[in-house]
Amino acid sequence: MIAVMFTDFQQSVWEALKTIPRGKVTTYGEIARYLGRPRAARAVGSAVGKNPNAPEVPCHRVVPSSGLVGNYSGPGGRDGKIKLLKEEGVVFERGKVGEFYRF
DNA sequence: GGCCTGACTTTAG
DNA sequence: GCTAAAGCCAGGC
Repeated sequence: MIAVMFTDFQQSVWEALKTIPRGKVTTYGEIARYLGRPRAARAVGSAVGKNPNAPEVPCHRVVPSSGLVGNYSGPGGRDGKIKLLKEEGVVFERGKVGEFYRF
């Protein structure tokens, strides 16, 4: 008896986010590629956006390939997200991520 | 089963 | 460096 509240894909995305070390950031494309769907960046974004495990899943460590923060809809918005990342040790260059983490 | 939306990516101008 | 358009995947209705 299994009430699938969340799909396997979503759980996989969250698991991938949890593998990101503190002070590092990755892109949706990287996560999608890690899951075996290098073109599922949008699906990854949607899954992360649902993020029911906010404190458990470091969604703030995920950024688009542009290096920008992206459409973060959480508390504090993009500014709060950037500030939080900087607090974790992430280097920002002119409002952009200096380096990405690769699986 | 089909259509629309979305925290994206990539290529071209 | 910026803007515009097309592509791809999963979820929701």
